[in-house]
Amino acid sequence: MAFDAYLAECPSRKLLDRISDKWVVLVITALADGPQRFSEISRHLAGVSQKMLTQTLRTLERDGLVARHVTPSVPVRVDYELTPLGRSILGPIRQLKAWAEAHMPEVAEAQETYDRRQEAR
Amino acid sequence: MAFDAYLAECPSRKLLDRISDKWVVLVITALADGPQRFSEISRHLAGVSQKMLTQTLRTLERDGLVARHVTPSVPVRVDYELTPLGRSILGPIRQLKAWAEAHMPEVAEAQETYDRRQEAR
DNA sequence: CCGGATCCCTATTGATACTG
DNA sequence: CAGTATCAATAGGGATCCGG
Repeated sequence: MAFDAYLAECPSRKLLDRISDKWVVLVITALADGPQRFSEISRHLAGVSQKMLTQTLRTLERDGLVARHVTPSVPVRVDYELTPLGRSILGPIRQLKAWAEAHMPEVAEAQETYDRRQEAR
Repeated sequence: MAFDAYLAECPSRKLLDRISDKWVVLVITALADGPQRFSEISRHLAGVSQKMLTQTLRTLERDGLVARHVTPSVPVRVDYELTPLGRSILGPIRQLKAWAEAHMPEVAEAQETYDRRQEAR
């Protein structure tokens, strides 16, 4: 393998840093349903600030995972969609989100056990 | 589905926030090789600070993904290993790291194209 | 109005020094 | 060795302003 994400200076490590991000995971999974407007994504992902959504989309665009289409109407309409490269990461990312939703009960139980044990000391 | 990570208040969303983290991805993949001491993990992941490694391991322990074993020798020996729950997330996480290493060339090219276009503005 | 840039304040991260 | 404590740097979020 030419790239090794364990090395801090390796470009693949920096790429991993960028995609291992909560907003990236949510934006990519949201766009899996098809192209969406800025405001649609914003509504889809509860709790995202405009600033973070803009920033996340810009980074994804620069990395070639997302394409940005501007329709110069009034008011402007901006659509975002996954590129083929963006769709190629959909598998792993969807699995991550699915894992979180599927294993919540076990994690919640582990937390309770951990917290009870901490109190006891 | 009982949990929905798109909702900000949903526990699974908070769990997703915690696992969508660069250090989590690297620590989990590192521990895939078997139990390791604190210093071994630290050496394995170039660029991690002691503080972030401690914090990441504590969170993973609390969530039940990692088990911590203390051997009260002098000096103390502390080993970390993946729990069965931790191993269940190994698939998605490894794929994420593998994707980053595999698609670097395409991402690098996308960045160059993007940056050249920005300059031309 | 929509998409997003900017300012400002808080929260998280990181570097460094120190300890049982 | 495996952490803590402390402080400086940075990233995130809220509110506000703006150009089309």
